[in-house]
Amino acid sequence: MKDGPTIAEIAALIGDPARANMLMALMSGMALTAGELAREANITAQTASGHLARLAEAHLILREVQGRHHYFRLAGQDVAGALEGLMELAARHGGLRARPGPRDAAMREARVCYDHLAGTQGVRLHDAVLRQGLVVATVDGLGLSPAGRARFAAEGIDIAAVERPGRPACRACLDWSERRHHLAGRLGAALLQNFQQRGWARRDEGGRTLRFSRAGQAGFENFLAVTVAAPQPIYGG
Amino acid sequence: MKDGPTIAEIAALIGDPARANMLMALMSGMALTAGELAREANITAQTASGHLARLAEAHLILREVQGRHHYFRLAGQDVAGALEGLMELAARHGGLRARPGPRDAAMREARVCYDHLAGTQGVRLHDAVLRQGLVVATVDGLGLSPAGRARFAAEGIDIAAVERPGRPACRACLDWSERRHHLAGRLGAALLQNFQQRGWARRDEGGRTLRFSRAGQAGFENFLAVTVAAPQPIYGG
DNA sequence: CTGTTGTTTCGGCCGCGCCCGAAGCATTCG
DNA sequence: CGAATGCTTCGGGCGCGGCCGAAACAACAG
Repeated sequence: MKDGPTIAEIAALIGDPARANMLMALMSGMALTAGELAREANITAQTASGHLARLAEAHLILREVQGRHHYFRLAGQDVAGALEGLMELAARHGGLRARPGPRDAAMREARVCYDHLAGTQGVRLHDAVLRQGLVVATVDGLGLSPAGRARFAAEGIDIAAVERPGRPACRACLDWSERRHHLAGRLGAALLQNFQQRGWARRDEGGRTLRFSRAGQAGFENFLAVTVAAPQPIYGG
Repeated sequence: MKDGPTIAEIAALIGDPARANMLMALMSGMALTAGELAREANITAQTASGHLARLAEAHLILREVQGRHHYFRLAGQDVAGALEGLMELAARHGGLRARPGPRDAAMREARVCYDHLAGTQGVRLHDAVLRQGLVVATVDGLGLSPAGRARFAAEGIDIAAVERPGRPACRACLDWSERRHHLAGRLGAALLQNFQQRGWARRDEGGRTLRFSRAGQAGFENFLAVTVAAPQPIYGG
C-alpha cells in the first residue's frame, strides 16, 4: 500500500551500536578480520559473527576468506557515502556528548579517513585551504575558488577530475578526535594521494595511522604556510 | 574507548519501519500533519506522536504548530541526502522484493521526489538526457557533457549554479513506482523548477502529484525528442 | 458552556533481537 | 595424529522499545 522499500531494514542494520562501530572501523578503507571487528565493537566473537553475517547478506560489507581468517571490508563507495551522510546528521546537533577520540597519539595526529587525511593535520589542512581562499564556502557547502584551481593544479592535482560531478569536490568531514572539520571529498582524496605519491607520508603497516617523513613534514608545512595575494570573497552569501 | 559518535542512534531512528515510512513521505518536500503521517505509516495517532517527537528531538524533522494542527517537514537538505544514500543502498541489491509502487495512476505518471521530477515522466527524462548525451556516465556517477551545458543553458538553466560543488550536479535516483532511475541532483531540481516556471506542469494541491498542462506536455515531449548531432562518448570508463 | 477534532501523555502488554555460554567446523602447527 | 586458533551455529535468557487503549490537553465551533 505504501511505496518506500526496505530503507528501514538498511537503517536498522546500521542502527545497532555494535554494527555501527564495526562499520565505522571499516571506514578506514582497510579490510579487517572478524576478531578485530569484534574487539572494535567490544563484543564476543559469536555475537560479532552474527552481525557480520547480516551485514554481508545485506551487501553492506564483503567477506574474503583467507585460511582461517575472514576479512571484511565495506562493499563500496555508496556504502561509505551513506555512512558519511549519517555521520553528518550525527554531528549537526548535540555533537557534544560524543565519546573521546582515538587514544593513540600518532593516530590522533594524522590518519586516513576512508580516502582522505584526518586527525590534527587533516584539520590544519582544512583550515589552511579555507584561510588561503583556495576553498571557499558557498551557499551550501564548499567549492574550489579560481585561485584554488590554479594552486592545486600547480601542485599536480587533476582539477578536471576533482570537479567531476557525482561526488562533491570539497567537503567538510567531522574529525572524531579533533571535533572539528577536516577536508574530504574528491579534493581531500586527491591531496592524500598526492602526498603519498610525493613520499611525504605513508600509511602505517596494517593501520590507518599516517606517518610523515621528515621531508614530507617540511613540504606539508610549507604547503600550509603559503598565502595568496588577496583573500577570495565568500560568494553566495 | 571507541571513536564513532552516535551514528547508530540516528540510523536506529530511521531503522524503524513506521518512522522510515513517515520520513519517506516527507521526502516529497511537503509539510504533513501528524495525522497524515500516522496514516502514511499505518499506525495510530498516539504511536505516531511518539515517533514524531523522537524524530524532532534528533533534529531529523521540524515541527510547526498551526492552530490544532502540527505540521512536520524534513529538517534540511542533509537529512534528505542521508535518506537518499540509504535509498541507494536499499535499491542496489534485492530490490525485487520491494513493495508495489503508488496506486494513483496520476502519481505514478509524474510526481515530485523531494525537489525533482519522478514517475514515468521522470524516468523518461533521465533516459532522454542520457540517450542524447546531455548527461554522460563518468567513472563514478553522472555528469554534464559540453553539449549538455550548452543545451540546458539554452533552456534557461543556470549551469554555473548546477555545477556548484556541495551536491552532485546529476544523480540517478531510483524511482519506486518504475523501478528504474530518474534524474535527481541539482540538474533534476533545476529542471523541475524550470518546467514549473514555464507553466508546463504544476503541483497538485496538497499532494506530490504533478500535472502537466496540454502545452506543457507538448513542450516536454519536444524536449525529450530532440537529438544532438553526435552522441557524446563516455569518458573515464 | 458542551461537543468535536487533532494531538499528546500515561500505563501496560508483548515480541523482536541482542547477547553470551557451549558446542561444532575449518585451518594451521607441532 | 592431537592441540591451538579463528570463526560459526545453536539454544535460551532478558531487556529495550514499538504498539495500542484510555484519558488528558488544546483549539475551534456552536
